[in-house]
Amino acid sequence: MDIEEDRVESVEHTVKCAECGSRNLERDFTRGELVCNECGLVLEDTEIDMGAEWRVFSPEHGDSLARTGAPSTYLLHDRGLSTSIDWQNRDYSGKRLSSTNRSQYHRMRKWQQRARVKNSFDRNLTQALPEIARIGENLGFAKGLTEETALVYRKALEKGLTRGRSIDALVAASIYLTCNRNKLGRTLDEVCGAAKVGRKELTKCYKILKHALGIRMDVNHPVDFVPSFISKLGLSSEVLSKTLDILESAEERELTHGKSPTGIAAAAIYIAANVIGSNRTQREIADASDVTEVTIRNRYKELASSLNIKMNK
DNA sequence: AAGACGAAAGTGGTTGA
DNA sequence: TCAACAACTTTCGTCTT
Repeated sequence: MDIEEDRVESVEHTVKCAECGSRNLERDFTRGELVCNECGLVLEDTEIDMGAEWRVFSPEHGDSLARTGAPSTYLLHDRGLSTSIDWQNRDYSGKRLSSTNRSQYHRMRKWQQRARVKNSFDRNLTQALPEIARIGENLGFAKGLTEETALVYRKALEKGLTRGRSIDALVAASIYLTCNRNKLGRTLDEVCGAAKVGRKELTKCYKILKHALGIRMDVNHPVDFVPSFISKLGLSSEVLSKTLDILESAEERELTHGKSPTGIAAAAIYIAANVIGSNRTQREIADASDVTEVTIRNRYKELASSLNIKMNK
């Protein structure tokens, strides 16, 4: 192989183009852009290229360029780039060190520790980043998402947003922001639960964070929540696509305006499951979607009658 | 008995003066 | 800042299967 392929990757279909609504998007690592294939709109221009920075012309060439050590990560306060000194007083062959060397290493370790965590910024990160990793794991985040959250948090910290606020709340807000940015369809309560932060505190921090980082967020749409609810309910992909159909017609007729997206999503799933024949009770769907049975009832009646959908008994 | 239904009262967020 | 408002929740009694 003598010519490197373009560093381009198609994107999961949960993201929609803001201009034409198409889900046919591509991530271009070379230019650091998220681009719509239909209308060419650049949706994001700050993508982080997680790949190697070199070009490879043959397998041997690649090997010769490879470096040792773990990759740089936003999840460690020093990005994993610092040296650490082993606590065991032994040399490379396992022999014990002489007492002079031992005290020398002791001093080196002490200063290494002091140098690594040198200011309040780093101290804050050493507390916040493990928390991000923990909550991310709790919510089933992929590695990349945890990294993204860590990056958001770093930016928040740089802007001095932690002053007078709890680290936990800001961590939770970063997580919630990442969820929304990636259309993961996680409810506020799910994040509150995983982060053990109050609803009020989280929303407050979330607003501040969004404003400070200048991130514009389009409102959540019911479709964003569907995959997560469907999987919690153990429903088939047939029900999934039926639900998406229902939601599409509902959006067209503007039945979703001003209503909570989770309620609409839950109702659409209720109808779809019923039509397909894999019924779920209102209670089950209410539990999975964090809305009440009453809301599901109200929404599904509206949807079914407006869209002329006949339900099975 | 389980699930669905609907009324009534209460809650938290948004909007506009 | 406050009142008005729509959406949503909670609770509970009733109906249907």
